[in-house]
Amino acid sequence: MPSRKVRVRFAPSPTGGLHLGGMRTVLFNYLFARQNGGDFILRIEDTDQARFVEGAEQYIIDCLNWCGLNPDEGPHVGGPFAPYRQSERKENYRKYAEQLVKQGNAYYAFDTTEELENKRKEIPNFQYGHAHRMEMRNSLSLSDDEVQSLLSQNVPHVIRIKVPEDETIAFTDMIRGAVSFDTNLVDDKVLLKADGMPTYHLAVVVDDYLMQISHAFRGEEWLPSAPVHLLLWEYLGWKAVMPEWVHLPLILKPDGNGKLSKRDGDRLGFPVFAMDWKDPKSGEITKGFKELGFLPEAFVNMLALLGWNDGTEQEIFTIAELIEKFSIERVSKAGAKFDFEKAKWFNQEWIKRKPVSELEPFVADILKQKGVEVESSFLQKAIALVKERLVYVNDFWQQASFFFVSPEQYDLGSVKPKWNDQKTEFFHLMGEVFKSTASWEAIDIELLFKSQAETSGLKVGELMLPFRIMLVGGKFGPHVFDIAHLLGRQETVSRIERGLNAIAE
RNA sequence: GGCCCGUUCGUCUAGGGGUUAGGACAUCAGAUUUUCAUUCUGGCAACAGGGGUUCGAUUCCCCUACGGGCUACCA
Repeated sequence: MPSRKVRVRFAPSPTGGLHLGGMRTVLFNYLFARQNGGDFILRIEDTDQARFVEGAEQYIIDCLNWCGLNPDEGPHVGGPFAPYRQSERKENYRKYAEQLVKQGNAYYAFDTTEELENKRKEIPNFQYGHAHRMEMRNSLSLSDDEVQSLLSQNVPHVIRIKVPEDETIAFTDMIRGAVSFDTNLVDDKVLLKADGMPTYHLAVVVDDYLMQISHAFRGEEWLPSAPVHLLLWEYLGWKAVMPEWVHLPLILKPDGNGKLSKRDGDRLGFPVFAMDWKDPKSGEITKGFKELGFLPEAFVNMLALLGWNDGTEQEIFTIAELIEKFSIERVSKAGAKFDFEKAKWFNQEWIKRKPVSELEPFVADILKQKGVEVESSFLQKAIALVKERLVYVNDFWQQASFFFVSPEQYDLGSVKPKWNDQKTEFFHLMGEVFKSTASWEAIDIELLFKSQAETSGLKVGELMLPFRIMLVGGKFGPHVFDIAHLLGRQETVSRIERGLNAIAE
């Protein structure tokens, strides 16, 4: 049990679609916060003006909302630590950066981009650090007068951290355990950019402090810059309230190697983003799990099991169970290759388990798009009949459209070769019988069908498929008699007639 | 290249000094379903390699290999 109030944050930069890795970070943050009665904060890290993308922030909020992982504080809901956009907190950062300069833990650097580039070309493995910083143009190498004059002339400059020599920075990561770095190999990262904006390094530390973050969850790709952050927490005098570090394993490409990216999804044919993302510049739409037909419960469940398990053989978890059972200690250290087949399985399982009434809104949405109006009771019966065969909610139309619209095309190829007049006569007769029969229960329809086949001297087996094709159009769908039952007497008879005509042509 | 992190079936993983190394997805075979899907049964399939430590290592330690991440005035 954490000893202080749990406050966690998800801190994305609004640069585009929200991918699986990001969503999983959201989930773990959320689960941990809920489990410990803590707060979950959304903080937008929009310090890079060049990469800012219009609409990306709202999109992130929408994705969180779709999954039911809503933050307690954030730019859209406010909170006691507002503002929650770093671009709106710009003034904070300069203050702390200047403080570090005064303390001697940071310095002004006036090197231009070209100068840095040249230096990097000149010296292999160049690092702006203890070994080379005196060769550069900064407040360490220049005289005070020079620095003052450059500053007063408003010469563009950055503030860099002064990483100490010959120290070992060690800390404990809740997933990885003891991690340590030699400061001689850490470079003097830029803290405040020439445009006055902080870099990620300064901004996370300052805001995590100001927002009283207790546990910092982030991807493993941040591990190498952790020593810079540790140093900052120390120099700013906040070490006592530094959050616990939780570096999450990466989600990898299913084939080959490397971090999963949007490109992999495009290439391999599966979504990587939670929801459809439309690039405002190119207008290009990248498919999301939601629009493909994933249930949010399934998506969340799948995400949770990507790098975590509860140690039992249970794989299907509700959000409530996840909140109860999640533990950082059980998150695995190694990166996980994303397996879309398994993701589909989760969705299928959730569709099967979800009661018809809860599935109805999703399906009603699909019907609305198709311009079909039906009564709820009818729709529910249709859902009950096909839900076991859906992988995506969106499969519903393909699997059940015949309940609402009579087939336009018939799979005649599987009927015609074995067709004969006897069968035509049988179905004519069958239609008559159906018109006058008392009961329209599936079981009675079946009994009727079979006895009629017998009196006509035909094998039931040879009539089932034609009957199905007349009702459905093809070789798919639930049991024929269940279909006939739901379709109703009249519709069944008229479909037989229509089917007969199609076969006759 | 340097630094950091990692390594159990094809994939996600459980396990942990002595186990027939378990499950799930995928795959294969069979049963059921007079369509398909579902369901059921069964099969295939893993401790990266080498040194230690130990009576005994997949498990602990070291090395190597391999994989990944980082190495920007991007996050």
